[in-house]
Amino acid sequence: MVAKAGKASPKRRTAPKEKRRTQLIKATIRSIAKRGLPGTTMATVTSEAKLSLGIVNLHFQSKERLLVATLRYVVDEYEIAWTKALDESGPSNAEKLRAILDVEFAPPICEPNKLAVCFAFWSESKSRPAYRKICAELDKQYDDMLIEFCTRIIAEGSYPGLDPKVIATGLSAMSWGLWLDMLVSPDIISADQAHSVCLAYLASVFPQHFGE
Amino acid sequence: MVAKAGKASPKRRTAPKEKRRTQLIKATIRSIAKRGLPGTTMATVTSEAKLSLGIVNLHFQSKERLLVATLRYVVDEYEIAWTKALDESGPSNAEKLRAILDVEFAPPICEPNKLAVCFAFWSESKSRPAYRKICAELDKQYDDMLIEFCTRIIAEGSYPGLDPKVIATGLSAMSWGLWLDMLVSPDIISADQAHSVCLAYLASVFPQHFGE
DNA sequence: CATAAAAATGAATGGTTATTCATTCATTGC
DNA sequence: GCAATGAATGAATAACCATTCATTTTTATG
Repeated sequence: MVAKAGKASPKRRTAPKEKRRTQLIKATIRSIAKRGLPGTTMATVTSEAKLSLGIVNLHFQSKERLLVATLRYVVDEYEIAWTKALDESGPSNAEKLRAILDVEFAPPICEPNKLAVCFAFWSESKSRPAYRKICAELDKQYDDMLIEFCTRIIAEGSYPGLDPKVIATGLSAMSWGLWLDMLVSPDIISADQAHSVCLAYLASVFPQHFGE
Repeated sequence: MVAKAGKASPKRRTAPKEKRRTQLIKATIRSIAKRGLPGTTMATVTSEAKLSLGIVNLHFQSKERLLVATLRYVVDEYEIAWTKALDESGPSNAEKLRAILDVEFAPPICEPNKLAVCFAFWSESKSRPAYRKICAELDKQYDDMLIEFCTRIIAEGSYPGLDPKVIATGLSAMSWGLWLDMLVSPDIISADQAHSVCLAYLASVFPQHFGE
């Protein structure tokens, strides 16, 4: 009669259900990093999660849905991280732009497994509309944000003839290209080095804000 | 007794054999672009090539070897194109650097299908040593070349405090990031725009060589 | 033209995979 | 404690895929 706690949950055990889902998503991330997207099967995912074979269809209905949920998870984590970084950063536009780069090249965003997952889905986006939609949306949000800060920084300083869209597109491309470098040749370039390559770029376009 | 031509070929019909191989490789490129790497099967490749199912194993022994040959084909084409561009370009270092970028953002290198193939293999390179070897080698050759030209350009002009390695790494990352943009959002950025983003970067780091 | 050799075919094979579902196990409410 | 409800399991199934190879077709040679 008397409920144990104040939560009037209409269904029981909803928490463990969500827990299982993220458990499976994390296992999928590890599997994709280890074996690639084509090499990731229901068997590799469930054994990575130390659960039984049938459980993916119980919680995700199909393999495809698990994969889309995994992409969503990684993309959301990324967006949440940069939103938080903007909140916590100093007020100036230069500080905010720098905060974005700090997030980009540090855990939990910049980890080998996450990089592998990002590029696995990115490279499939041409043939899979469901992936492309998510990737293109992230792409656009990120670029728009960079354009906004670049526009403001150009307005603040005296940078004649600079097009914020061109600068922002170049910066965003450079970030993702550096990620690719770290994925393919992790022993050649570290996250710290990648980070400073981006800062060097900013120093050269916005010397008043990022110069030594 | 008397041979028809001077060629003392121990085996007949070697030419058509090579032709079949490239025919299959080109079909593989189209299939990967259309269906992705996981969606590419012997059936999709051979139907794309309008040949019979068994022919891949006849000419390549296995699917895996066909895929590696396809990656090799795309990478070789890239390297040949930039070598040729360097040969034909003007003598100055700035001209040579520009020639590289011209190749990078024009057909036959910068085509939607080729981009899709490149990233398909790149993103698998973490789990497939055979792919990683080829990708990392290309990566290194390209970076080394850029570093060389940047070093010379810095020596020519008065650019105090510029590290050629940092500039080159940034430029190479920006190129590949722009390729990724074109793959994911081809309607948002064109090859010409990508090209000018790179030139804007060069103008900002090397104003004496690439300034307006 | 006849014959031999190579190339190409595609049905058959064996292994792998996603999905299903009858059964077992764990948790909740009474 | 004791049903009853939902979660988890994993063997069974059906579809799919790479590979094989007996057969057919094409080409080269005398």
